[in-house]
Amino acid sequence: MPGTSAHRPVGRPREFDEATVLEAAMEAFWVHGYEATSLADLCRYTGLNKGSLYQAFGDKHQLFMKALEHYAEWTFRDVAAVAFQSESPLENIRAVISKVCSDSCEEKGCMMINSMVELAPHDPEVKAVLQKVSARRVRIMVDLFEKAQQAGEIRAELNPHKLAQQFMVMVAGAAALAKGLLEPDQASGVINALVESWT
Amino acid sequence: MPGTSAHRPVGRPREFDEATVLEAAMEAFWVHGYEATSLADLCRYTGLNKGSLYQAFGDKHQLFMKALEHYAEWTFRDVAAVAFQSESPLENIRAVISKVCSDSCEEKGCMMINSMVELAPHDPEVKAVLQKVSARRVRIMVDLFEKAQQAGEIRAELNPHKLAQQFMVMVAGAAALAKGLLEPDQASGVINALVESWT
DNA sequence: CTAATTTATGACTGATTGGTTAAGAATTAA
DNA sequence: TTAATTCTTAACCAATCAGTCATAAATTAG
Repeated sequence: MPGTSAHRPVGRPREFDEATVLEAAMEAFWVHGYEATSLADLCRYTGLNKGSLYQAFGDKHQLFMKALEHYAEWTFRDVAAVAFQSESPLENIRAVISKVCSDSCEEKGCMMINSMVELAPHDPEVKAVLQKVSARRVRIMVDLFEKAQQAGEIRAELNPHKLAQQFMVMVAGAAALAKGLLEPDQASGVINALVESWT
Repeated sequence: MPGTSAHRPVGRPREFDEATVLEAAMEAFWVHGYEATSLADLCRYTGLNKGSLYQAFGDKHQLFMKALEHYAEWTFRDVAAVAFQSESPLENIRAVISKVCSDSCEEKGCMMINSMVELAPHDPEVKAVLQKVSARRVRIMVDLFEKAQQAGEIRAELNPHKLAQQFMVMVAGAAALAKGLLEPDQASGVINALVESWT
């Protein structure tokens, strides 16, 4: 049964692309945070008006959750793409650092850290998503550190889980301080120095 | 001329203690952030009503700045008090870590990191205060690391300014992740491990 | 063509926002 | 006692908030 495909649905067709609009909303929340982003802002960023926004994504909080998950997915793919590209685990780690820093800089910081600080203590949904996403990232880093140890690029006596935890804390700090204290190149410098101390 | 003192000022006397009220406002901003704290919230936390709040502290933003500076002063004193108490610089560093972590935990995080993430990119006043305060903290840490090197407790070949920067980034990360990902004891564990790697 | 269905738009809603102000209360100075 | 001054309180304000809804427009099905 080839071609049982894609009937155009009944009714007036959408005039916007859902993914593009979600990306625009994500940008708004990323730059201004949750509370400081009004529906009017979201309309300006997306080009839609309230009604359409509500019909397509639900209320402000639901839209935010979708934007946050979209951000998490996007940056995760971005990082995963370089995490295993080369033969040398250590080189891959350096590539991850570079990617993470370029994702989190220019004063917008990292949307996950921003959301953690602004919302996690009072918003269980946000907290749960961030915990889930973070666990996935930790797993990648543990894997990477173990591989680096097997390759003799990181000292074998160090505990890879503790290294991953240290790494995550340092990356979080860099994302936070990027918003006013740390220049982009300083951020990667600090994280690289940490990893270098493990070789 | 002894006792040229404290005439009660003309007019109806204040019914509240300014420092106490500032502390209450600080608590509100610390817990909820700037945007999510309404004037109604501030009235509840302080026990004052809008009029009194405005007359005594100016508008919401001015009150926030005073609360932030109060927080910075308070935590600085807290840290400085333990930074040079013992003979051993390394022991003092550990005391600082413990103090910093106990100041920043239980999901409220550190008010300076919270403010940096929420406001610094869009609020030059906040950014300036945070840069000033941070520089003061870095100076203390550099001093402490140099002393530890002179005492042979930290390896002499390490650059104390870079150590201080790493330290600050790690502390910032711990404060951010304390809001949803990191248990209090894990935070100090991670920072202590960093310092331990320098000995 | 008509009916059914979905989307787009902007006016509308009630609540809340930060902020002001006028009137009364409490004090000192003269 | 009276005038000047400061503080307290609550009513008040325009603007904005998130969210809804009725109407019109665009499409498919029959």
